[in-house]
Order: sequence, then structure tokens, then C-alpha cells
Amino acid sequence: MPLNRDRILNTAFTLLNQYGLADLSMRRLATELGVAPGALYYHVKNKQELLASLASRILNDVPFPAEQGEIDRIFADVYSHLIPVKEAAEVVRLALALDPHQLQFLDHLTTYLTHHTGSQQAPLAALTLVHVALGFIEQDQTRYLLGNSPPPTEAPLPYRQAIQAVFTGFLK
Amino acid sequence: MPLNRDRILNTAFTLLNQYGLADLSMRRLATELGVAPGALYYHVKNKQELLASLASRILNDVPFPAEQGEIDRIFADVYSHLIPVKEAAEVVRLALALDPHQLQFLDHLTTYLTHHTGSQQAPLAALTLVHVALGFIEQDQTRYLLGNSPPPTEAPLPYRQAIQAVFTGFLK
DNA sequence: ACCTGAACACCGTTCAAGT
DNA sequence: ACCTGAACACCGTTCAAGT
Repeated sequence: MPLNRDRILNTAFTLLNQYGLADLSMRRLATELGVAPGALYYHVKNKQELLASLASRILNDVPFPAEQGEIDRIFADVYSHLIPVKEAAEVVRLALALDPHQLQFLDHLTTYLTHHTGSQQAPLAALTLVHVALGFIEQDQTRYLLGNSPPPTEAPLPYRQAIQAVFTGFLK
Repeated sequence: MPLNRDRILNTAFTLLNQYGLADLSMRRLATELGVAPGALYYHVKNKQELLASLASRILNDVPFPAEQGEIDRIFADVYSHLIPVKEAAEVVRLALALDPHQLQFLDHLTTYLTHHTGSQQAPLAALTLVHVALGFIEQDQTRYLLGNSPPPTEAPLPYRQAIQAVFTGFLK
């Protein structure tokens, strides 16, 4: 089994899921793959680039409804896809900051909003909706990481109300 | 000059401002204060708690208009206060996740929204507005940290449009 | 081409011992 | 009460050398 980019990304995802971002170190990753730390740098530029790739993978896995879906449904899916992955929101935000256009989800959302609202503010609306979603998801994730409440599987009401309000705010 | 919590926080703020979050380490902080690393832990629980305190300080310094201000003005002030402080958005978000009620700015904003809109959704609206502001500020900060554009001192148009849209979205 | 070994320059945190 | 010295268990990244 040779070392390659895909095996590294898969193991990184498992590590993130199981132990969180703090334990996702290059050295830990190397150990898990049975390889010397330096070997990773033959397949990956550095840790930042690895995390950005990981984020694209996570977010692009969110199913995007072909036509008839409502934004409520879309962002409910975003929520339930990201919430079980530890610190997924932070990782996605990192990718968003580094290179927004690497996230095809954002492009999909933008064209969706353009078609369904006709507003030329669609790119701004898409970005704003993503910021709100990541903000709430991150807050919920850290809250249940501190052990104070169980992880919700469905998007909670405040989250959905916030998304809805932001959406209607851009309708005029 | 004895070591105390306030001196530590001041030096931490300077370090954050000058070199960014990556160089704000406990060891670096100790060196800057002319003290052994372990000494810090007599005045501060750990790094997380220090960063949370730092965030409260940064956000609570934003001037809050007594009565007649518009939200546009409030969030323009948030922008111009946070944008020059490197990684201020991340630090504030950390504090927000750990303990939202430690940030009195959020409470001020909530009562402001309650008075000016009468909506019982005010707490949710306040939180959403803060998420949006932090999201855009963080994006702008990293963009100019990568050297591609100069740091804006005034809140840019997209930011203000987004804030405005979110606000009106919560008006009904 | 791909990987190891070993090093470089760091981390956060703890804790006996000193004053 | 407050701080030092020293240790513990780690980091990300580079790079000569091996295959």
C-alpha cells in the first residue's frame, strides 16, 4: 500500500472525526499511516493546504438539491452533514478564507440564488448565508464538545430561523 | 514592576497586534515580560482563558451609541475596531463559543434590538449579526494578510449591505 | 521517485524547589 | 505568595542520505 494524497486525506478525515482538530497533527497522521513525518511532505505542500483540501471534501459532500429544494432544506443538510464532524466549521472557514472559489458549494448556492430570486446580490447573499451557518454550527459543536448537551442530529429551530431571516432580508 | 494579570493581557494584546495569533505563544509572552514560562500560570489558568479575556477586551472597546445610532453605524464601528487587530475575529469567536454571556457587547446589542424593533427574536438577531460581522471581518483580514490588498480602515460596502440585509430580514 | 533519520526551532503545562 | 529551573510530552518543516 503506497502512500499517496488520497490515503493521507482519508486518514486525516478519520483522525478529525475521532479525536478533533487538536489531535490532527502531521506527526500523528504519519504515525497512523506507518510512515516518517517527512514523508507526508512529498504528497502535500504543508498542513494548511491539507486542511483546505479536507474542508472542500467535507463541504462538497453536502447533497445539493437539483431544482425544487428550498434553502431551508439545503441548510438543514449543511447542518446535519457538518455537525457530526468535529471542528468541521473551523476547517471549512479556513478553506473559505484561503480560497473561496475552491468551495464549489458556494458557487452552486450562488447560481441557485440567482435563479430563484433574480437578485444581483446573489453572491453576497450566498456568502452571508454560509457565514451564518458556520457560525451557528461552530457554536453548537463547541457547546456539546464541552459536554453540556448532546449533539443534535437535526438542524435546530434557531439555526433555521436565522437562515430564513437572512434569506428574506436579501429578497429586497 | 511585579507580574500581574493586567500586564500579561496588555503584552498579549501588543503581541497579537504586532505579530499575529501564530506568534502569540505562552513562551513568547513570558520572554517579552522577562519571566519564566511557568510564572504566567500563577496569574492565568491557561492559554484558552487568556485568549477569551483578550477577546472580551477587544470587543468591549467598541463604542456603543447611547440611543440614536443606527445598526449600520454600530457595525461600521465593529469593523474598524477589529480590522486592524490581527486575527481579532478568530479570537472573538473563540470567546463567543466558550461563553457568549462574557461578551457584554452581545447583551448591549440584544437590548438595543429589543427596544428598536420590538421583536422577541432580538437575541437571535443579535447573534446572527455578530456571526455575519465576524465572518466578513475574518475573510477581509486573511485576504490582506496574504498581501493581496491593503487593509481597509472603513467598513466596505458588501459588509454593510450584508449587515443591513440581515437586519431587515429580522424585522418580520 | 519516494521514503527514512535526524535534526532545527519551537510549543503548552506542571511542579519541586527556592525566596 | 510569587517565581525559577527543569522537565514532560509534544509540535511543523527541512533535508541529506538511502533505495
